[in-house]
Amino acid sequence: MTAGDALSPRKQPRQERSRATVDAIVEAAARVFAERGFARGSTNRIAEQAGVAIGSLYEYFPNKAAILVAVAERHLERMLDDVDRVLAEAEASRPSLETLLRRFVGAMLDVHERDPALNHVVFGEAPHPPELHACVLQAEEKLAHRVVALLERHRNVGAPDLDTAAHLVVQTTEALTHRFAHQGIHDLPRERFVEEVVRLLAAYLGSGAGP
Amino acid sequence: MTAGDALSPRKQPRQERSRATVDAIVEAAARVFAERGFARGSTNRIAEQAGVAIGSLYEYFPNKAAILVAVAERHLERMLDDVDRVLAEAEASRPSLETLLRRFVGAMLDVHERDPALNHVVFGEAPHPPELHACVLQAEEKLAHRVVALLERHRNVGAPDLDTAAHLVVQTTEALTHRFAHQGIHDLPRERFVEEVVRLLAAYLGSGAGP
Amino acid sequence: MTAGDALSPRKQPRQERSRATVDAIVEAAARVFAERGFARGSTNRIAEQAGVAIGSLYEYFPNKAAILVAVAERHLERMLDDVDRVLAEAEASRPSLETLLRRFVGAMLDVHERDPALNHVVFGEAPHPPELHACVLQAEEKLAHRVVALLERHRNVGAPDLDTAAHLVVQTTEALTHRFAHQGIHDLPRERFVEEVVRLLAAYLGSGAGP
Amino acid sequence: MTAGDALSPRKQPRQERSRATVDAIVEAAARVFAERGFARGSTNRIAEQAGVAIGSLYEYFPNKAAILVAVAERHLERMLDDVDRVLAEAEASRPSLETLLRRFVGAMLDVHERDPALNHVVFGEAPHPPELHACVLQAEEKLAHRVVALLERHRNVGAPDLDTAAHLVVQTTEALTHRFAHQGIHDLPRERFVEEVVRLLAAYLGSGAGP
DNA sequence: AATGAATGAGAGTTCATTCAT
DNA sequence: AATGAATGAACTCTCATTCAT
Repeated sequence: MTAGDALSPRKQPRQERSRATVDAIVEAAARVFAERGFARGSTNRIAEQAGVAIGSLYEYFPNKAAILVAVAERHLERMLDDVDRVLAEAEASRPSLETLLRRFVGAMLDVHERDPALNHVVFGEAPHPPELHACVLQAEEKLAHRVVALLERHRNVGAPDLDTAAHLVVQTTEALTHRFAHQGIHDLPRERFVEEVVRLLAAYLGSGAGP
Repeated sequence: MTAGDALSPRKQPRQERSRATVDAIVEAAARVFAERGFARGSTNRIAEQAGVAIGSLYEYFPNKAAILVAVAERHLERMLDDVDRVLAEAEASRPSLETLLRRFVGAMLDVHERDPALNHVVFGEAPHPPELHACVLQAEEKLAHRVVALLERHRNVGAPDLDTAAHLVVQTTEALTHRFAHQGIHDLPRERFVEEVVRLLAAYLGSGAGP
Repeated sequence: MTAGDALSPRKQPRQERSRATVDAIVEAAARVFAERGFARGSTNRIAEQAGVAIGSLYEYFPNKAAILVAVAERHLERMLDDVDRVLAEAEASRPSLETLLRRFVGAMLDVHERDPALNHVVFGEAPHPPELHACVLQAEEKLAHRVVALLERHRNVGAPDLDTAAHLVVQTTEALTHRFAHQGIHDLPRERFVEEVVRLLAAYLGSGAGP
Repeated sequence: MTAGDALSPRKQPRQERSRATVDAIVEAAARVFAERGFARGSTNRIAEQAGVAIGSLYEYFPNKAAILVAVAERHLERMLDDVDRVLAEAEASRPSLETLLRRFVGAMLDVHERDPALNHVVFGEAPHPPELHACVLQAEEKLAHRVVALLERHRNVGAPDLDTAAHLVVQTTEALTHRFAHQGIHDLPRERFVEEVVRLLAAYLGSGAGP
C-alpha cells in the first residue's frame, strides 16, 4: 500500500507464498470439516491435507475457530458471487418475477448441491463461535439487499415491508434448498421442487394487498 | 437383542428407581447439550448434572449418541404434542385457514422460543448419527400428516400435491421460527413476524391453480 | 454330614440349587473367558450368560480371579480324568510303550482340540493369580505321577531319574499338543504329528543308558 | 499409507530426538508389560516410565497392541541374535551334535532366564492381536531354519522330515526352557536340566530309522 | 518463516464390586 | 438367598496448542 513497491520485491514473493499457504489451509479445512464435521476435523489433519506443518498453520490462524470462520467467509463469498452472477445474467433480459425467482432458487440449490456437507458445517453445525454467526448473518443481509433491489424493479410486488419480505424469501429459500439437497422430499424431482418453491415465493410476493 | 441397537437404549429400567435415573439423565443431557452443544457436552458432565455416576449413565445408554437420540425423541414428541393440542383446540371453532395457520406458526414459535439452544442441537447441529436424522425426519413426517389432514378440510386450498405442499409448509415454518427465535429479523416484533409467515403460507396454499 | 439327614430335607434342595448356580457360573465363565480372554471377560457378562444376577455371582465367588481358578480346576480335573481313562483302557491289553504314549499324546491333543481357547486361558494367559499357577502345577504333578507309574511298568525305560523324565514328558506333550491345536505345524496332518511326538518321547525314554 | 496398518508404527521418527523417544517407549513397555502383564500394563504407565507424555506415545503407536508388537519384535530379534551368535561360535570347532544342542538349549535358557516375565508376555499371554501371533510364528520359523541348517551338517541325524523335526526341536526347547526359567522342576539344578533336554533332543534326532 | 516433536487435559467408555431392596 | 441399580476409579485414546530447533 505504501510507496516503495518497486523497492520491496523481495517481500512480494513471500507474501504470495503466505497467501498460497493460507489458501491451502482454508481449502484443506473446508474438505476436512465437510468430511468429518467441525468437532472431529482436527487441526493436525487440516495441516496434513494442506501440506504444511501444524506449526505453520498456527502462524496464520490463532485457533481452530478462526479457521472455520475463514472457511465460512470464503464459502459465503462464493455463494454470494454465484447468486449475483446468476441474477445479473437473468436480469439482462427483463424477465418476469417468476423467472428471476426460478434462477435464484436454482442458484441456491446449486450451491447446496455442490457441497452439502460443507453447507451443513457452515450453516447448521455448532455456530458457537459468535464470529461465524456474524459472518452468516452478514451474508444473509447482503443477499437480502440483493433481493430488495430485485423486487423494487418489480412493482407488482405487493409486500408493504420489502426488507422483511426479502429476509423471509432468503431464509426460506436457504432452508428449503439446504434440506432438499440433504435428503430430498420423498421422491420429488429437482425440477418439481424448484417450481414449487418458486410458486411459494411468487405467491407470497404477489399477495401484498393485505395488511 | 436385535442387531443394530447401537443407538437404542441399553436396558429397560425395571424398577421405579431406574426410570427416574433415565429421566434425570435425559433431562440433564438436554440442558448440557443446549448449553454447550453436542460435541462439547461431555457425558461426565451430563452424569454430574443428573446426579448419577457416569457408570449409571452407561447402564442405560450404550454411547453418547444414543443419549442425543433420546433427548431428541423426547423433545420432538413434546413438540408434536404441543402442536397437536393447539391445532385441536383451534379446529373446535371452525376457523379460517388463516386462523389455523396462525395457531400453527404460533405453536412452532413457542416451541422454539422455549428452548432455542436445544432446538439448535436437535435440528441443526450434527445430525451425523443417522438415527437422529431418522428421528427428526419422522417427526417432520408426522407433522406433515397433520397438516395434510388440516388442509383437506379447507378445500379452498389449491395445491395439486397436498403432500408436497404440507412438507414445504412444515419445513418453512420450522426454519423461519427457528431462526426468528434465535436472532430475530432486525427488530421485527413477534406479532408482525407471525403475521408475515401466515401470509406467506396462506398465499402459497391459495395459489394452487396450476402446477 | 452330621446326623439328621432325614430331618433337614429343606436344606438339601437349597444346597443343590446352590451347586447348580455355581456350576452355571463356572460353565458360563469358561465360555466367556474362552471367547474374550480373561481380562476382557467381564463378571457381568458371565453372570448374564449364567442366567444369574451379578450379585448372586459375588455370593459364591469373592472376586473374578476366584472364578478363573474354579474354571481351571474343573478344566484340569476333566483333563486328568480323560487322560486317566484313556491310559486305563490302554493298559488293559498290555500294550507296548509306543502304544501307551500314542494314547497319551492322543488324549492330550483331544483335550486341546476340544477347546483351544479355554486351554489358552488356563495354561497361557495371565496366570497372575498365583492360585491358578498352583492349580496348574498341581495338575501337572498329578499327571507326572501317572506317567511315572506307567513307566515303572515298562522297565525297558532307561531314564535314571524317572520323576524328572516324567515331568519332561508331560511338559513336552502339553506344550506340543497345545501349539499344534492352535496353529498346527505347516500342513502336517494330525496323525503324522502324533507319530512324531510319540517317536520323540519313545526315543527319550529308551535312551537312558547315558549319564 | 497401506491398509491394515492398525498395528504398525504410526510415523517414522525423522529426527534424532524422536528415535530416542520411540526407544524409550518400547523399553518402558517391555518393563511394564513384564511387571504387570499386557492387560494390566496401562499406556499411561508406560508413558510415565518412558518419561514422555501420553500424547507422544500415541504419536508413534496407533494403539496399545502396536506397542506390544514392537516389544515382541525387538525381543525376538535379540533372541534370534543370541542364539545365532552362540551357534556360530560353537560350530567354529566342528562340535558333536550333542555339543551343538547343549549350546542351543543353553542359549534359549539364557534368554528365558534373563527376563522370564517378558517372555511370558511375548510367548504365552494373549497373543490375541494376530500381528503378534505372526511375529512369534515368524521368529520360530527362522529359528527352525537355523536348526535345519545345523542338522543338515550332521548326517547321523535320522529324521526323515527335517523340517518337521526342526519345528519340534524348537518348540520343545522353547517350551521346556520357558517353564524351567519360570518355576523349575522340583529342585533339579540348571545343569542337569540342560543335560536332560539335550538327551531328549539328541535321542529324537538320532532315532530316525523308521517313520 | 517453517518445522514437527512434544504436551497433557480431558474425552468416551468399561467393569469389578457393593448394597439397599 | 437373590436381585440389579448404582458406583467411580481407571482405562485407551484424541487433539488443540506450544516451542525448541
